Amino acid sequence: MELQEAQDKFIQAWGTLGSHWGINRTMAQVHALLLISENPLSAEEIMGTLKISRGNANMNIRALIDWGLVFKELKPGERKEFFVAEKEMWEVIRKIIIQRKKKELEPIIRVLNDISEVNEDDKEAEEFRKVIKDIRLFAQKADSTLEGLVKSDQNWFVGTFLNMIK
Amino acid sequence: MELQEAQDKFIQAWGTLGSHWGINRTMAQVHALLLISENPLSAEEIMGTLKISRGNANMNIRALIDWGLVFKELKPGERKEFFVAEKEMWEVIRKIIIQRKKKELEPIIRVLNDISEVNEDDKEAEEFRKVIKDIRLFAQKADSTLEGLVKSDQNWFVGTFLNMIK
DNA sequence: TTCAACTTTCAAAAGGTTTTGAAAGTTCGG
DNA sequence: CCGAACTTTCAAAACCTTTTGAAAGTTGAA
Repeated sequence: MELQEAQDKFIQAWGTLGSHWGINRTMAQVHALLLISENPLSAEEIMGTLKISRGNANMNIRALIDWGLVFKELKPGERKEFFVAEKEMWEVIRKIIIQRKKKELEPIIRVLNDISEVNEDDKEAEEFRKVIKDIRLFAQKADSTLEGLVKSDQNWFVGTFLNMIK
Repeated sequence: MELQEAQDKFIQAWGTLGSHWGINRTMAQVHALLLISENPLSAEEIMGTLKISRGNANMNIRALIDWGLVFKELKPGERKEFFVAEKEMWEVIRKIIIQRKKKELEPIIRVLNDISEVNEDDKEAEEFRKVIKDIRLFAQKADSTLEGLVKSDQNWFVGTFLNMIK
């Protein structure tokens, strides 16, 4: 396969994956492009390669910087800003886990805690408490596991995963 | 807190969570409603409670059945169909993992395998192969781990998670 | 201070997804 | 068979998210 074709395929696939992961299509494509380019790219170059508007490029680059997946890089003597991606996959995964945990898991845990306070005592309320308690257990387990993952290093992670798959 | 209020909050929260998880808002709300109701509900009752149209209810109930998260239940002497949710949380999680793995992880692994075939040998191609190889490693590890999870039972899962969080 | 180079903003347009509801389809008891 | 009770379908409408691009804002060298 040609390098060019492979690169395009990767950018498309990463975009599709991203959109299933709370990262919008373009944001993921910008990330993919930076991941596979050996040099830092300017906004102009990103716009050109992905055929997106200036505003769109700017917005998504900013978002990637917020997530900690992309860094600004200034070249001496150049006015323009250049961008590089975090290339350590384990770091990429950690950064994504951090964001998703904050945006998804933490809010639902807050709601589950709130609504555990139902104190009627008929059969229906009983059933409700039972379901909520069960969900809460899983949510909290997931929360501590992810918290642990985020704080751990890659070797620990790979090790644990290898154990898990025997 | 009142049972009614708590139930509404749960349905809303589950809907929001679902939409981050490849399950559309209404589909997740139908699932939430069935999760917390002690009796099987008819399409009519679901439409009424969630204030959604007949078509919408039908579509999302079908989708939940496809995912294995909801079952049809026929009451003797009744023409209508009734629905119950899978209430075992561990099963719910397994079913979701199965669907998402199929729709997200497997396609990207296919692409990664394809594009590993780049055989140019300049610096740029080298960088490309390096990034792809690294991502592929993680993707495959995630795939086997999830495969293991799906095949395992709840105790194994809870045990492993407890180990992971020390 | 000025100006050109660059970045950011944001309202409007485009594009995508979900919902509606009426019509068509199915099923079963009589 | 028939008709009532129910389910499914699908085109159009509503809604939501993303993208555009022009204008406003910022920055730094001279």
